[in-house]
Amino acid sequence: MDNRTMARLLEETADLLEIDGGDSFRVRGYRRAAEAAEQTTVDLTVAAAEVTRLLEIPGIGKSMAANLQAIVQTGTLPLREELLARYGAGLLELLKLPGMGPKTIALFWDAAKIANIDQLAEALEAGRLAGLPRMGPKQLDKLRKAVEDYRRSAGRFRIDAAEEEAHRIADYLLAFPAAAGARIDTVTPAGSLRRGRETVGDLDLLVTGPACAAANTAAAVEYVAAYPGIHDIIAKGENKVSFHVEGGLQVDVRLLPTASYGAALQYFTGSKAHNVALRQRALRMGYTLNEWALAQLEDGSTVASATEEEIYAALGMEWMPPELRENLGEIERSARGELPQLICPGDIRGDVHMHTTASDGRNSIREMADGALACGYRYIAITDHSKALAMTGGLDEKRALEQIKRVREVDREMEGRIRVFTGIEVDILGDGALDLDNEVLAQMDVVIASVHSRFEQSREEMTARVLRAIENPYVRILGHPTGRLLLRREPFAIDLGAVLRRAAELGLAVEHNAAPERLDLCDRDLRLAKELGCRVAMSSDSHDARNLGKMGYGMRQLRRAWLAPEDVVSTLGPDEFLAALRARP
DNA sequence: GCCGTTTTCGGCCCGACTGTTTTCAGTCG
Repeated sequence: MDNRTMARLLEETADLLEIDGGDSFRVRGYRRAAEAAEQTTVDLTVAAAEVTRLLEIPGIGKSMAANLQAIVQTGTLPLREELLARYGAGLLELLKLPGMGPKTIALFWDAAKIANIDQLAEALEAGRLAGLPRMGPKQLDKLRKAVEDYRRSAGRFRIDAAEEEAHRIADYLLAFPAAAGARIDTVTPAGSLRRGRETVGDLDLLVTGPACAAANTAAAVEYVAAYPGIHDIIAKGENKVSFHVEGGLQVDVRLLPTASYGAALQYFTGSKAHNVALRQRALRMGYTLNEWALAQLEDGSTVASATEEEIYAALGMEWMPPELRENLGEIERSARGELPQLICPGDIRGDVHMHTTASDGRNSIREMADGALACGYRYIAITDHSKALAMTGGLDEKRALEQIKRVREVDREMEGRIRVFTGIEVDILGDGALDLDNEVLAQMDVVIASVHSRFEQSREEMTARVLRAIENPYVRILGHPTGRLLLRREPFAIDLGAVLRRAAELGLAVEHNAAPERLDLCDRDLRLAKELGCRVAMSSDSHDARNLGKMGYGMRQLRRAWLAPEDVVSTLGPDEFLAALRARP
């Protein structure tokens, strides 16, 4: 069983326990453990054989270690089974409805034995919930709408979609008619978008300027609420407007006085776990931290509030990039002045995964080379698909050899302004063989091997398949190693640890595919690659010259994994890049 | 449930907004 599944079981147990009225700190214990299971690079199924290895993970104590062992052995844990037997699984889905929390679910269960969304919808329809405590007409309307919305759309959105929406809203807000000097000066995305997470659940936008001064926000609030892209308004207060845009994304716009901008930016950037740990630290130092300021616990006087730097400094820490703020050790490192040196966008020198009209790309080799030159890269590799991917017009041996010639011609045409390497994204067939003959692969500078088929294989089959593929001496990069498509296709089952270990031994790089629909390897798996000594090649997988240079979202994932320039071969110059990958026979 | 820069027992983050309330509970982030 993979760590994610185990995390889900613990999270579900926490939810059920909370509905059951369990001790809130015990609930928190389960949630913390779920988070730990999700984030750790330790394979919990393996570690479960040895309880001390589990106990080394922060958030896992004796009880949770036993729970994890039970999950490995039985596929579940006793407390979860007990609670499910009492309430059924439908309660967990009820929790996803906005406005439905554990207390309301317990209320409906006690009063009307409501155990799932269908029963809730039916009870609302029949008017059976009117008269219960706190259930006035507005509340019931809200729940009816929540059921409707839930049935219509689903929770998370890709980072690129969220960022585009953020830009649209920011453009609108910055055009606020500045009557009487009441301008809006800045609009800053916070939350998981600022931390660079691969998907976001909702969008936090922080707004400052004279129009946001305290007790003077009415006009700006109305202006926000009039944004043309709004589907429905969830809440509207003095300094906050929450709404859904068409398409379902929830947006929270907060109007902030300049004096507390830093505190708000810190607070709303999160993550929740980072903030909880930071506030605990503040308390130990005699401070209290909220979205308005870091203040003295004694008399409430402000210690720092205007910038994030001041707040972190007052807490005895260095300011840290938002990508690090997940409570994965960054707080302690920062307090010691030992934050890692993170890779930056300007460090990337080349892009070695892209497609042309020879297979499923939109542009010619020359157009890709010109595009990459405009991005400031010093080298690229042209890596079209191989013949097994027939729908893309993948290259067979004959066409692959012709393509090599054309690439070399373009390389000469570029006269050293940019190097254009030959290459291929060769399919890993079902049994781990490669889709092109070794004689052809031997002539390529950059051979990327990727899985594009038979995703449903068992973990054992898939692991053996990929291990066999990377034993081929011409393979230099393992492409999008888990095959996932964000929000569309789960990663395939594979023992990634075994693959990364072998790749490190062989001197292969693993790809971080920076296309926003993939971002594969994910941040946690990139951390694992670093731990196992396996280097990473970041590439755009461009199928269109306009996508060259769009590696920003991928860069965020590398930074979230604490990668430094030396962990990423794409930071090397062209000759060093080839030399860094395993030598061909 | 977990955990230790006072602690192996006794703590455990904080405020805005909403709806239904005469002062607050629940949800959310």
